[in-house]
Amino acid sequence: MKTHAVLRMTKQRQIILEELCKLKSHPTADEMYQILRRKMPRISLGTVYRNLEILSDCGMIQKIDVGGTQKRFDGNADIHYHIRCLRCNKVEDIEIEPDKKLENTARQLSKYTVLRHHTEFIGICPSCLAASPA
Amino acid sequence: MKTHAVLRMTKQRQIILEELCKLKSHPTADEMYQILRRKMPRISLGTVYRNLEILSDCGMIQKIDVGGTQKRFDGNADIHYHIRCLRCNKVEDIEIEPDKKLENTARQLSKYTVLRHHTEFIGICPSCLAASPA
DNA sequence: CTACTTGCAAAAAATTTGCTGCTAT
DNA sequence: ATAGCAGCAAATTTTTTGCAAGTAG
Repeated sequence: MKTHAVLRMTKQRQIILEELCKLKSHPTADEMYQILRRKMPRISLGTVYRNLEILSDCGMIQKIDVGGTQKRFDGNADIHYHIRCLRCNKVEDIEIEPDKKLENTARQLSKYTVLRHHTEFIGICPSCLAASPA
Repeated sequence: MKTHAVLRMTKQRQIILEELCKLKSHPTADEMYQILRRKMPRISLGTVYRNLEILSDCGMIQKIDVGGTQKRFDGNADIHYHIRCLRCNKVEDIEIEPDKKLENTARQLSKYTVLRHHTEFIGICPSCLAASPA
């Protein structure tokens, strides 16, 4: 266990942070890699993974570990809820005010030290629905 | 696309369902495999994956796609909330009544056809906390 | 300077799949 | 009978890691 390394703001880290914050979508690591390669063709997928991990550990971005096979990342570090399409796996924000009181309820009902909570809605997005209303 | 195969209750499928329902924990596919091998040594990991998938598609069990690297499965098919330990990744039930009204709010605020929602609390479990209170 | 970081490639971890023979219905 | 299923092994997919060279502070 290393004792708090000093974080360096490398070009790669900065561009990863910038590009992610520009997006309102919630890309996977590989989607970020594809985007980043356009600006920085030699960047490696390993670097993307390592930095997304580090930035979310620092609280500068969020790792969203909701459904789907791949992890997704969110440039908005504030707590907010998400909605995911069951068909295409797209993840979007949903403007429901997170209920912090819920965490107090959880504290009373469990022996865990409750840190946070996250709610994900699951549904069918308009474009998937249009594609096959079945 | 295949048109609704008839589901067979094989020995393997049955024992997977039984053993999962016995547990109050939420094992990963591999954890299930380890448990099942004790009763059925020749069962394969592929079979475990295939059946957990099929059973959750049928709504007989739940796939819980929350944080952590592996998917977890829950023999309790009723909707309920979970709490996950940030350190050991254990997932347990939490006795908070799911708020179905939230889904109506979501319907009003988004263009998705909202099907369900899930809330996950994140914290530190008592045993991890005891192990290192830092 | 020097620890942290990168690109690259290889490895590991997690899950899915093709196939052949078996079995529930 | 026969469509679906199991076991096995190989393939994919997703993520992590070791290492030598580069770089921010």
